[in-house]
Amino acid sequence: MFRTNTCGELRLSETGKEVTLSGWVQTVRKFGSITFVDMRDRYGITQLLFNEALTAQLDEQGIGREYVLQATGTVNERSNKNLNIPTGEIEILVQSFKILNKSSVPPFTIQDDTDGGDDLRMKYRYLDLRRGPLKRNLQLRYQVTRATRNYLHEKEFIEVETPFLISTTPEGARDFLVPSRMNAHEFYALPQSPQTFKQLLMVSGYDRYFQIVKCFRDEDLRADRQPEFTQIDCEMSFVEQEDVLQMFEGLMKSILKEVKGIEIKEAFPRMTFDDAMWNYGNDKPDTRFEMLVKNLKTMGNVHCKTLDGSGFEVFNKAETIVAVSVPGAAEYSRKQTDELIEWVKRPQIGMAGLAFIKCNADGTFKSSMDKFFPPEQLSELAKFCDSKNGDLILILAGKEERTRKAISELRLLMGERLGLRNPEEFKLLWVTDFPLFEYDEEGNRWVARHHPFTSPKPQDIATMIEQSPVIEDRENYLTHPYAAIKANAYDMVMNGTEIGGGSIRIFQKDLQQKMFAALGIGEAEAQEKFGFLLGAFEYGAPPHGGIAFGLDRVCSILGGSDSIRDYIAFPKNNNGRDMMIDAPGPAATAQLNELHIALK
RNA sequence: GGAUCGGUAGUUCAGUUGGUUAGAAUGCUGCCCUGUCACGGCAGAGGUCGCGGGUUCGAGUCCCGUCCGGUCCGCCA
Repeated sequence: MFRTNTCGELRLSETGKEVTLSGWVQTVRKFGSITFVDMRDRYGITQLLFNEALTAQLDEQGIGREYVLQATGTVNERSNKNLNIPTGEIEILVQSFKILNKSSVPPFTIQDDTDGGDDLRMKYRYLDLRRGPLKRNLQLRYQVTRATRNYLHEKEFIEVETPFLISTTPEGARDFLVPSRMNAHEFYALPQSPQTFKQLLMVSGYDRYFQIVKCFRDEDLRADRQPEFTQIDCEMSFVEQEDVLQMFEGLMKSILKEVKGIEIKEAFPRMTFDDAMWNYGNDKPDTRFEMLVKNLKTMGNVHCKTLDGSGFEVFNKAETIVAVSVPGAAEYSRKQTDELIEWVKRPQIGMAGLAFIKCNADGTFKSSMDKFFPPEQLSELAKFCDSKNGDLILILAGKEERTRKAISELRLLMGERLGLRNPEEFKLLWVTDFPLFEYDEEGNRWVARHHPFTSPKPQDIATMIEQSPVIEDRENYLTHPYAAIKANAYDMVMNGTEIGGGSIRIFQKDLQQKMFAALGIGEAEAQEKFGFLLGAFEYGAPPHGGIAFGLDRVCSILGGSDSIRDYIAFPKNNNGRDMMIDAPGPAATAQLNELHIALK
């Protein structure tokens, strides 16, 4: 028998008991003729005490960090207790031990605050995973999936597996392709999501489905994006949007309670897409803090009269002027405001400049636009922005989309600096009423904002069927009737991150065909790629809808981290490489031949 | 496809206007130490300054190229 107990469970109450523990050597502290060894396993750390004779044996056999050790002895009350760890009041008086395996000196320290850099830890991920923080992250992930399964099980959902080897889809992200050996010159694609399969399960009458499932997208990576990631994928039949929102609001509440011990009683706030864009500059607002975006002027629509005819050409010419009022930042120095100006000028933000107004504590104003605006006008502007004495108003002007993105980023930056983005605070909301279509400038066509199976709002169905999708006037595509069509789609947002999104689906063949047509997918292609779905819709498809959550993102937010990599056991790096197994790699010629592939 | 930061001891980093033998901490090795738990003390080993080229009397330092890693934009229905 390798052990009677784990390294995390022995307490004072077990004093005198004879136990055997197995685990890894965390540290060896030689103290003259006696030796202390901290032994670690998944459950904790227990101190072993080797007496003079056993210390001599240890020296003889050799011992070091990460050696695998088995020790038998009695539980003993420590004379010097360590109250920092749960087992700190006891130690094991070792009577015999056995070195089960040796270890090379690890390339970085296996401690909570390791000295190892990112890529080294990725290369030796199996060692990194021994550390406390990573163990706690994977534990948290397991708690989330367990809470999810418990909740959905209670609600009569059935977990069904769907295939990974499927066919390519014309819309959306790039597919990962898998060559078929038995079908020369043909390829499978890995699913970007089990979307069509879960809809088919609804047609098959499974009523409530879920799956915790890997999805694959061959796009560039980010701290919050991996080429393979996990979704909590759900679908329900005979539901309207409200039913779905209720159900999955319940899921997140259940997860928060189970994992973080946080109980949210009230319903999640709802915000329309338009309101989110208007007040926060993006469709995934961080509602942990206010600092709403004020629109001073948007295309032909002046909201703050005081800006008119000022002689400040930048403002007069601008398509959009937006502002945020930063509480208590009026004392920013010249250096600090200059630094903010540089920040918005970076290519990633791409603004030409930044105007500001300091609303001083004494009620006076100091602005970068003093030349163009007398104090009474600045005062009016400040009033429009709901600014208080001591606030710093930051103003951006330019093309609408870019300016909106920039003010959104600036708002988040200032929120961060003011410490308003507390990782232990969780603010959730629904964003609804998304546009059904987005304009693709390059192709001069409409693309689905969510996906091609999302239904339009009932009142917009007529527009979609009666109006032509053809865009005559590229410049003013917003005036096209399709631009105003709203979708039965919704996102769940937590702390400024989209953690889930879904929609009520199209379940009528005609409307689905119209949708494909609107997206420029010809009848032949629709039949080839989605014939199975259109076919299924001929055999009594029920009204249905669903949602998918990004499990990795949910975990990283609950864990207070920006990177989902910390919550994935074996993640890929920036370039999509697995640095531990060094994948991807070249394939042998014989293998390529079998797959009928010639490399360029 | 683009921007930006970084690459110096096993590891994390410092290294001034280009100038003598490239440092610190930690880890590692050896010796000492019976209550440590970030143990302590003494001694020691450890470097192709990512790689290639250039400028220079002289390059870790400046220039060009390249590779690798981090972050971001584009992209990601």
